[in-house]
Amino acid sequence: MTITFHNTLARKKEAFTPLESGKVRMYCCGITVYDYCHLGHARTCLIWDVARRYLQWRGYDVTYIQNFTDIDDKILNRARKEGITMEEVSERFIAAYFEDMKRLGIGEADVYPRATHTLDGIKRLVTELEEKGYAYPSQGDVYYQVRQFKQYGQLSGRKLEDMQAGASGRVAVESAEDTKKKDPFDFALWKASKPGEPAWESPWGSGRPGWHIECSAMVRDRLGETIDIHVGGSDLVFPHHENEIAQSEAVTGKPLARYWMHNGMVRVNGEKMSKSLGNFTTIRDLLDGKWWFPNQTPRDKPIEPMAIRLFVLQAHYRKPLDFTEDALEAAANGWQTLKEGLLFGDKYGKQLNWDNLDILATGTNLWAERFTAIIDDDLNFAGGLAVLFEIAKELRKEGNIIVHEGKTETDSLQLYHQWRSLVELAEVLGFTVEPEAESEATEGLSDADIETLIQKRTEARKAKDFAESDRIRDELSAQGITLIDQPGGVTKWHR
RNA sequence: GCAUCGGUAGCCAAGAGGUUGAAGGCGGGAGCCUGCAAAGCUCUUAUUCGUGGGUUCGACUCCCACCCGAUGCUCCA
Repeated sequence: MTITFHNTLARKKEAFTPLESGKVRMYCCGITVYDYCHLGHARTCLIWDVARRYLQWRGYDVTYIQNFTDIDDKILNRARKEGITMEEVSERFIAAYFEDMKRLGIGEADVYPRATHTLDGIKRLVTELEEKGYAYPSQGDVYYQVRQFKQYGQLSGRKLEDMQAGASGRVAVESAEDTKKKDPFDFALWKASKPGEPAWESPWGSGRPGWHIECSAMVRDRLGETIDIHVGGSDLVFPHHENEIAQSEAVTGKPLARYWMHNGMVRVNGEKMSKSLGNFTTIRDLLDGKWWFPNQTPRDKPIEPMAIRLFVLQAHYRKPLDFTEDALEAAANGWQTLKEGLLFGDKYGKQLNWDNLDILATGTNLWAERFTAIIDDDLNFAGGLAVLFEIAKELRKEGNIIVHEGKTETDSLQLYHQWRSLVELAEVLGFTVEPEAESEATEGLSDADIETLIQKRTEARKAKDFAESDRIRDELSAQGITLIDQPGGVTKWHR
């Protein structure tokens, strides 16, 4: 079976073959650390982490790298405002990043390079670009000469002439930077530092790297000249990734990445969720229940991490995803279904005598086969989830039958394999559940207390004293106990 | 304006030239059970895939035009 990916570069799906058999080198453009992460960042991190998990599950040895941009005007602005250093700002938000991602159950990358740790590689790259005639210094800055790189625009599908025509209306105001450029399309590889700004020594004077160059340098340092998969948000296609290609390929003469993949944006009220629009909801606010929509009163509704995962994974990664309360609620409810399926073994395994089962290695797993075939096709996680739901729903039903009837007719071994399949496949997508979470300690009423109350209620019902019987039912229900009145006056219960 | 990606049931959302029953989730409805509920269980919820043309024996799926939306062309996941 072949895995296919939609390659932004080719603008179509292509069969995936890694450069080196069995190994995948993958780079994800990370975040600029000047604020807390929002749902949009979560989507990107989640999707590509799951992509990596999936490739691992499919047998690949994956090296996954994600960077932190820790040199940037926005970080600098924040540092100035707070009267601290740029480093202090970035350290704080890197720490916050790890906290948030951990809470969401997103796995860690193998390495998290930072711009500040990559200066040698950056300077080397700029020097080489200069030597090869792709870069020129100008008043302490160094610029990339876009017109030198004839393939410029290949990733984003644009031509310089078109851009010029389109931009002519709005680029009326020339910034100071523009006067240093030979051509408006040129972009900075290195910027001279202004007084009081963090700066690094370089052959071009003291300064700091431009934004795009760090990724080129990190990829080269950590993964080599050509990697398998380069991913990021679709808003990075141009100019960021286009410029990365121009920088790296001008030097190496080799493709920077064989597959470029981009995830769609999260939207709010039809607009992209973004820092600059101010319509973002941070991950921690969502998890802590302190979130709201623009012009609305704040919610006090913590969202479970796994519900966020479901919300994200139910949409195809390339499509935009609307952030609405309804969608979030649907995901939260959907997660309950999945969760009940995942807990099936913990709740009923004993009763089904699984400990004494003669468990043989299963041959073909039809669910896993379907799951794989679906996701192999350009990471169709939503399609894969449908398989999970089918299994989870059946298990939930079996669980309910056991609770209501005390037993099930379904074969115990079959249920075991079904449950194992669900757990395994769910794990590939990062869905996990803690069994402890469900076993609410026997605080409050003891089983005996409950039985006594139910007995009282049964008597009241016999006497047609429904006011009293309903009162007892309400009392128990307030304790989280559900009564099941069955034919023949039998009442079962469960917490 | 140019480029790119979309428009599938009440909502979210897969899929894809041939019968495919157009997945799945959420929500809703009906029945069974119950004193009534709840919890369950069963059944049900798009003759149709933005609009209009075309290609084809056949299109939701391919092509063209149009309408609508998003993103990028400035920092952005």
